[in-house]
Amino acid sequence: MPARPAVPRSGPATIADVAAAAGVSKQTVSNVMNYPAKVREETRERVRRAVAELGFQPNRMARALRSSTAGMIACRIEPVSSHSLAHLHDRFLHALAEAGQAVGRHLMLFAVDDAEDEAATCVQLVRTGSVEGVVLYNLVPGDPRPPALREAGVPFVCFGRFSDDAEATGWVDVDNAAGVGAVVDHLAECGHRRIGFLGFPEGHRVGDDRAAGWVTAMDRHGLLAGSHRLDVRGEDTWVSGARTARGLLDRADPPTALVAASDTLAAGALQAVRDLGLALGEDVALVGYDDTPSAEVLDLSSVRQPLPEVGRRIVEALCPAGGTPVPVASLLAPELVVRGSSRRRT
Amino acid sequence: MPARPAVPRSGPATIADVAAAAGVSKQTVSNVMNYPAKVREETRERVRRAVAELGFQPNRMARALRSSTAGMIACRIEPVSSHSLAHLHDRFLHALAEAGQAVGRHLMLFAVDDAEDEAATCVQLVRTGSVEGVVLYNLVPGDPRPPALREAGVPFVCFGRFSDDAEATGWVDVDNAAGVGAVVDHLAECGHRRIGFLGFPEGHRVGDDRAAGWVTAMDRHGLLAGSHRLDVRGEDTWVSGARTARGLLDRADPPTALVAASDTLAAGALQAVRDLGLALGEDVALVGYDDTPSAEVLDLSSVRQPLPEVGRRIVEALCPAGGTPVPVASLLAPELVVRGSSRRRT
DNA sequence: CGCGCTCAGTTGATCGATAAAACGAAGCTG
DNA sequence: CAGCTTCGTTTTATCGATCAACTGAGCGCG
Repeated sequence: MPARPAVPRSGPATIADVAAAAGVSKQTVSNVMNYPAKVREETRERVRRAVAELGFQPNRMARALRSSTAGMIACRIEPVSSHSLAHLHDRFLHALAEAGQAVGRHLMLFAVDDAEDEAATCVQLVRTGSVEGVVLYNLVPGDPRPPALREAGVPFVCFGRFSDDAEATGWVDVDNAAGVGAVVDHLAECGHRRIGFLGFPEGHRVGDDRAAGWVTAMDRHGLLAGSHRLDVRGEDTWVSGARTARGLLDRADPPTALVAASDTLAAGALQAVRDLGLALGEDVALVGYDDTPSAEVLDLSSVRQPLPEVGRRIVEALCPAGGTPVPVASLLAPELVVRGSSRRRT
Repeated sequence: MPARPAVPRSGPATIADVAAAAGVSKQTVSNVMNYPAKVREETRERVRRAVAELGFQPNRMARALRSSTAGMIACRIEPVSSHSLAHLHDRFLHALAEAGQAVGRHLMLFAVDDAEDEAATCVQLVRTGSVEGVVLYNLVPGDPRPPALREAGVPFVCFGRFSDDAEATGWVDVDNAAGVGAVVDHLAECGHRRIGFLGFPEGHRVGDDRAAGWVTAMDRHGLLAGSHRLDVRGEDTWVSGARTARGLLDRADPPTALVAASDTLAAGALQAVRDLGLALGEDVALVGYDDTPSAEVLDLSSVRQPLPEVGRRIVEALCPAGGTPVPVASLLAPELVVRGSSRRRT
């Protein structure tokens, strides 16, 4: 059966080309690729050679159509944002992409002009079979997206808790309170008693959680009573960090250590420390958050979020090994990276 | 012909469902969606109602299979990098995603551990029909990817020139030399004669182009002769910027203006200026590059790269309206954003 | 009347892969 | 030796949409 002409057709080889070259049926080739055990050793080898010779790779769209699984998950890419995730944005996407690939999924990005449209876009992506599920992040209190997607039956997982309901599922988060708490523990262990906190403006989950972490930990160490107004809030900018830190350090009873809610704020605080002629790590300890590249450059202790693990959990929840999505609610622990800016007091 | 049962099947509606509901054939539905003119007004309306009622959206995979166009382009997402694009990374991806959507394409991200594998991954993505083409960036001199992809027949476009061959195509770039040149022009017009330059380490295209821009522009204004060693190079970090700027400002004949190859360097330089008790914009003018959010916060003049336009050109080249990819070689002009850090001298 | 032409829509084939069922040849059993 | 399994492979049908070819009715014109 001279099924196919000898002339190489245009475009990549298909399963039919391989079948013809190996003298077997398409199905056998498919079996070799997916269930090798089903095929006799000898035939298998013959098919494998043909596959290698033709450089065959199964067409993803055909496979997706047949199995009705796109092998993709979607995530919105936001324009430049001043949210807390700003510095982590690309690291988060990288973690997602990597975690996805580990289980054979690719990451699709989409942009929406109007945030209102995001849910609608997600629904569309799922209904057209473009993706299996979507990832949300930068959620705000009362965010409309989770209910909208749940309503539409769109599988989704959020980076960050989006509800105060303890029963709510569909999220993976890093414990912000615990992160700041670990910093306070570390500083207290280094002998610091007066530990200040530079936070984000009130009203957003992440910032409030980090601030709450300071209060809780200070209280645990019995340091809260003597630390009146050692926690200040301000925009997440270098300038704001410098100003608020200066304010604290200029007090009659200045803190000997500062915890910042971001590396940006910490970098600003670092400036304030230098302006006052104080020695970092000696006179004043300083710890940032997010462990951005600048933290390393500045020899700044910082809190590292386990983004790779976050990515894995999200992907795992969206694309579980066996079948349908599974509700997830995991709170991961961040890790404190100690550098020169916060050493034990001598 | 009771083609379909009245019970709604699981999953989204298909074209067959719509056809049955409207009492026409699948093809007619398809025509209504794609070539409405082919269908009689009345029928069209009937089909449209059925579409709306069932919330039908054509399955992307089926369409992709039939038309053998994935409707996607791929781009590698790098882990945290210290490259010059670091600050622009997510803005670039956003621009790509947005430009793609404007012409019905989505952006797929992929991660590769070993940079060597990138070309192989791209080839695989195209051969499996997953994407129509790929976007490369952060290219280094003699980068192996363009030739490898060209060899494999993979459509690609680079952000950044990758070859000194003037004939080479397949890239979109922003004119770095012109950007720095514009800054020098601006500063010269403001009355500055001694204009310093803070650059990246030698050996990379972007940094070298920006440095060359300084030389050319200074020469054009006849300012090069008196500016011996006013251009210095260093790592693209805040610390390095502060140090090198300090070095220049401490000289016996210090510059009255500084051009930095990045906002990061400029932020460091800003510190050096403050340390010396000089007034920014008065005693010393300062201009950064890339117009990152911090530039705005610091009231720092900066050079803005037209990323949206870059994205459009790249997508346009990869997915031309009519048929096959078209060679592209476009050099875009960046835009100088003047802020308080560089005003006219009084 | 009959031939050609347009219009509106249908039918059948196809994209590339895979699930399910059918098939033929051994091998075993009673 | 009929009847039942098992194994290895081929056939057939299917995923959902689109392309190409076809049908049938209505109209105009010589």
